[in-house]
Amino acid sequence: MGKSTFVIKQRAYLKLYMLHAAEKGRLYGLQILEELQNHFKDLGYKPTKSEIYKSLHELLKEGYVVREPITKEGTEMQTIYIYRLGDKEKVKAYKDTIKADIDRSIALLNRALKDNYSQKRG
Amino acid sequence: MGKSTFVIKQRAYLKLYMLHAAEKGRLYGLQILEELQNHFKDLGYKPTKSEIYKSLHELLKEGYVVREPITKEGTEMQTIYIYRLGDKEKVKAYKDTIKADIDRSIALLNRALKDNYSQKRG
DNA sequence: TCATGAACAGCATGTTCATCC
DNA sequence: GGATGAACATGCTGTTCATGA
Repeated sequence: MGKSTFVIKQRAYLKLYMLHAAEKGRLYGLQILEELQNHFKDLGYKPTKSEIYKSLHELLKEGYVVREPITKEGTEMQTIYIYRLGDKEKVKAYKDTIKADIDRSIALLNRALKDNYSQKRG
Repeated sequence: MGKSTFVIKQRAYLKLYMLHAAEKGRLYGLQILEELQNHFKDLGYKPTKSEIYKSLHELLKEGYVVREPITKEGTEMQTIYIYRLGDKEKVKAYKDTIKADIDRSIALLNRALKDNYSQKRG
């Protein structure tokens, strides 16, 4: 896990969702952005374009996903990139480490609730 | 809450614990640090000296705590600062906003678990 | 304009240095 | 050496700019 500091970083969190998008296939950058912004709207979280791209690029560089250029036919020609999962075993191992980090983060947050907001008796 | 981004910041999290320490009284900076490092050891989280001091200074500046210098008698004279809670109502309101942020953070993390690690049937 | 990037700036946080008993 | 700070440096993230179709 490297050096574990406070809670999970946004980047790792988003990479997890990028893998999820790659699993489904047929999604490209800005489309994923829009879906996620919508998905998290109720929690007041609005990921940005640059974080999405950086997450995608990192996953690509690390070999968790592969991508292929597609020419999107419309009023004009536009090149987009569709992402797909790379080696399944490797991806699974990676997802496991992220899950551990999320679990740890939740534990940290729950501890704060317990320590600071529990009713004190007496 | 200002502009809510991803999960709660370490600073806010620590300030909550600083208030807790101020409630108990009789604790100074480095002592709080040691206690917290010990308290979170099992979760792999080790807060640093500078974050503790910054949290304390912010709370002081914002009026949530007050402090008084104490000359610690020992082999040598040493000046330490003991913190106490400021206006109770104000502190309570502040703690409420932090709690909301923690709740929101937990919801965000739980959503990731649900979206990415639930068994898919079929 | 939509889509992909990169560059840049700001801020959160960790590491090192300074000062005082 | 223990305690409090500040300065410095790194790193994460948001905003802006650049390029192409």
